[in-house]
Amino acid sequence: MEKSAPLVPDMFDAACPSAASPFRIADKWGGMVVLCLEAGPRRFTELRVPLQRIAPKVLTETLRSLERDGFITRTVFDENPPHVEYELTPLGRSLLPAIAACREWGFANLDAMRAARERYDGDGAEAA
Amino acid sequence: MEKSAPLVPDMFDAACPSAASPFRIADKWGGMVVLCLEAGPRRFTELRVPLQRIAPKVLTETLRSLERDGFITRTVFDENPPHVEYELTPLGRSLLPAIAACREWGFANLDAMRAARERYDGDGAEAA
DNA sequence: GAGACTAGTTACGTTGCAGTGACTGGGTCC
DNA sequence: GGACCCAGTCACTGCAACGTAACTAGTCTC
Repeated sequence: MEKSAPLVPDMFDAACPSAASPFRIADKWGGMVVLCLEAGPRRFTELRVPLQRIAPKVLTETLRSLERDGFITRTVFDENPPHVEYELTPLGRSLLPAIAACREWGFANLDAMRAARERYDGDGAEAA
Repeated sequence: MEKSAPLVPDMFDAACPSAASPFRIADKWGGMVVLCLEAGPRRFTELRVPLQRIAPKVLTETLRSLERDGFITRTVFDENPPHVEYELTPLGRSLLPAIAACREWGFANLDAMRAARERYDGDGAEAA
């Protein structure tokens, strides 16, 4: 199997500006997990690779929450070592077009938003 | 001027299921404020009408945050009584298609999500 | 002169999301 | 017999978002 093929290219860099996006899907990591699962089922540890900065506790919470909402399924394979797979449901896949719209907005407008922010903050700092 | 023409039909009812939507724009009220401004500029108190449950403090914070991000402008008319108008910028309008995609998802899938949630919670309650 | 209107501000409290760090348990590898 | 693997759990902490309640300034109306 491929070792570290990029599941999703950007967005997972700590310096990625997507953290500033005004759109949030489910909780902080929910949208990224859904994108990571777009290409097919993944295991817990496989998800941790692209989501470098996520703590196992937080990933567990995110996955449980997505499972509760019917966006993903959790399948336990009774093997050794333990093997758990997460996969998008059709309902989870239904999120993808809306997420794509949010990402498109980001590509087109995030820079403008950040510039506006700097302008606003700069004005405040200079006025003081 | 029209007195209480519905700025946006639903979404502002306290019982509205949109509160459960997995999509969040800016902060909790940001998306709704943008929608309220879609039809044209509005005053502080005019925004409070459809957003019944919002506290003035929270609305101020929301508006300041949207202004900082360059989504709205704040114009003070030096009149009496005081008169302040909020209006979408082109950048703010650029959010509308993505917001529309999120709302479309809601119309099509919110019920399925809520059903999944009830199923999940129900299973847990019965197992205990 | 009491009250209302507009557009907020201030002080304070609660809740919940997110994060850290340590730990678990069954099995395999060396 | 110690270390490692996977897929987590547990106890705790920090902090920002959200909310309530009360209050403000200047003007206008009753």
